[in-house]
Amino acid sequence: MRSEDIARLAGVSRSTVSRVMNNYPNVPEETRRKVMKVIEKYRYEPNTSARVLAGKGTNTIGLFVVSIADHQSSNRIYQNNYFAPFVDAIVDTANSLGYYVLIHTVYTQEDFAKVRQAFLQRRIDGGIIVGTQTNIAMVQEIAGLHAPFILIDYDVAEIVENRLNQNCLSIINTDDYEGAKEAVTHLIDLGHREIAMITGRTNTYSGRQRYQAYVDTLHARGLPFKEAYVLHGEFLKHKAYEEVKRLIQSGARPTAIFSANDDMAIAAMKALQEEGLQVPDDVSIIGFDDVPVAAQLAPRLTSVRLPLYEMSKEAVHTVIAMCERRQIAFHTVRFPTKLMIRDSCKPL
Amino acid sequence: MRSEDIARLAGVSRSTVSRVMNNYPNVPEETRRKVMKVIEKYRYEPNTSARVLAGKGTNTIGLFVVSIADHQSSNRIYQNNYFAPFVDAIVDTANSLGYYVLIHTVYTQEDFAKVRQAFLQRRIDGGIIVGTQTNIAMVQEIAGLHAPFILIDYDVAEIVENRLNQNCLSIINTDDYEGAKEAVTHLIDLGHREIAMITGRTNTYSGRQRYQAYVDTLHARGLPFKEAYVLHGEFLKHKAYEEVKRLIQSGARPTAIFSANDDMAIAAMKALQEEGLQVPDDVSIIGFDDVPVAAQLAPRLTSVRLPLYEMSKEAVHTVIAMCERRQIAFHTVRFPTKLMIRDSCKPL
DNA sequence: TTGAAAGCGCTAACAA
DNA sequence: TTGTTAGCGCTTTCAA
Repeated sequence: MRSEDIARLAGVSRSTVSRVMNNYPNVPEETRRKVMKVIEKYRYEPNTSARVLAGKGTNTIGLFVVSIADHQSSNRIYQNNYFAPFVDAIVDTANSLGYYVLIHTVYTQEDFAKVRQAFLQRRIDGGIIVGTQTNIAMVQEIAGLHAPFILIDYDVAEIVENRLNQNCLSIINTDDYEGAKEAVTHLIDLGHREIAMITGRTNTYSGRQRYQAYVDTLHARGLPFKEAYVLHGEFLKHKAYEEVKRLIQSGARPTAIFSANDDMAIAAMKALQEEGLQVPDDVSIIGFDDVPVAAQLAPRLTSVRLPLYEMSKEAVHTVIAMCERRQIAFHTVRFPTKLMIRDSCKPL
Repeated sequence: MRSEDIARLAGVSRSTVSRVMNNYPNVPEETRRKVMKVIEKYRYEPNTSARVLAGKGTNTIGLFVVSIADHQSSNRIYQNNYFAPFVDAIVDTANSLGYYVLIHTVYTQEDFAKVRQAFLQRRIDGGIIVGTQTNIAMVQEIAGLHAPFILIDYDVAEIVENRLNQNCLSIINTDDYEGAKEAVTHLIDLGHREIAMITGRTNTYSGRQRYQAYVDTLHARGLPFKEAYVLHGEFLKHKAYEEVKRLIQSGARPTAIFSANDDMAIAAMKALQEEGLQVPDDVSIIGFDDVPVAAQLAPRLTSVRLPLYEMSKEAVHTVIAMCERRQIAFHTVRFPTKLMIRDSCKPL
């Protein structure tokens, strides 16, 4: 069923059918009703490709989940508690605004071409990029598209330095620095002085911020910084597990651990337990992200909550506003975090 | 940059550019190279809409996550441990085969129109429908499209009864009946005789199968079936929590509980604990789905594992085969489950 | 208020 | 082997 069929059946021209479909004002109510009746009867749906080719938008946004591993993993699946809520929230929000979401994973530098491709092939009107290890070259490529794109978790300073802030770009972050500072401060206030940190990837903005806050806060409170207490977890469960094991087996005895994400905190708990150390009696631990599991663990994990749903909502609203030209300027938002105090920390 | 520009720059016609882009055999190597050079130089990407309009496929599959709640929830987010791995695996597999995934959530009967719409608007070549409470009317509508669609978790018998099995349709299930039977048998073999069950939605195929296996297995092993031991959880955490609380407070003391999914099993563990009952010392418990958290709980949850990744892979491969007309017949597969024995069950 | 007609960028049948 | 040409189904300008 094409618009021409509808036109014939309703006794009007294709132009009029098009005007009705697109809610043009210059169609008398009676004509509109007459046409609508046929449209509904045959449940006509206009061909998106034809519309797009004729100059309309796709009503689709791209969602690119970037997870570039240093080492090739044979398993492409992103078993990661961090991304799923983003995907959920972004799809939900976009759908409720009448947009479709085209989703694509990015595991390698080459995969990243898909972002440009999807836009140039006119599959999407704009997109949201979430994840780790996007670098300035990639961002430059995206900015060069002069298309609506949102980056979640990226260093704004780097954008500005590269003069990329004149584009149709938007950055959405959380206040990782403040969140991490609050977490470390909480441990210090509890009387801890031997505080280790399991770091995330330092080539991600949030990874760097969380680590920097740890260093700065120790310093600000007059505590010594110990190189040995920096465990390089890279946001990965198995790395964190190994690092904690190694630390404990070396004889070190931190009384508290601040982890750059919950996945690693959980792995750390397991490692500690295997080494005969109890949480929180022997070691206090704080995670980051506040994934749903955190509150279900035993002991329930104290963690820094990120407002993922609000961030996703903001991202979708902004990208759509940009697609519809209601907003065109460079744009950046920073969401506050919240320390969720549970049972995994104890006063010394 | 359009194919015409490439043609001009390469000194050929648009047809030749098209032939090169589509890997037609009747292009001499030299011409191909000449054209490719220009294509690569300008990083030309053909407009998908134009291709589709000219008769090509979209190279996009739809993924519809159905989660129709009886009561309207103000929060549209599907905080559900069951769907995320499907989304991950389906996107991964499709992407690795060069397909894009258009994802849409379905929360109401009206939302379901999006499936038909996406196909009729020619946004997708085919689709995968995963989730609860698709009914035969919906399936009939999908089948009427005569398009490649995969249903995950649907009663094949119902399809056959309605003569829908002559369509370009495919059903992918797990052997829920066998899995549930194995779980209940495990409890009986451990000496339990007072076995309650937290049921899922009985308007889902898997929900019905898991319940039926529970009833049949008790019967086959000569154990009495008690109406009071059927807790109507509807796959929902809070329902399961309330039902378990109610049962325990009524004075009943089952020694084991079989839950139709892990989310509910976890909620049940919490409820039991609050009532002063220990798992597994006072009550043994088995879940279903084997979500990643299951192995991280204390005690680690015994659960029935579903091969979600394999199912997703199969779904994607089948839908793409159908899109490319490599497969057209009705098709159905049933994947085996596996009981993962951990620490939440104890001999009586 | 409405219709005719051009054009969006591509593919493919046909002709050369 | 290559080019010409006729669509694909829609929107939109222009004219009536």
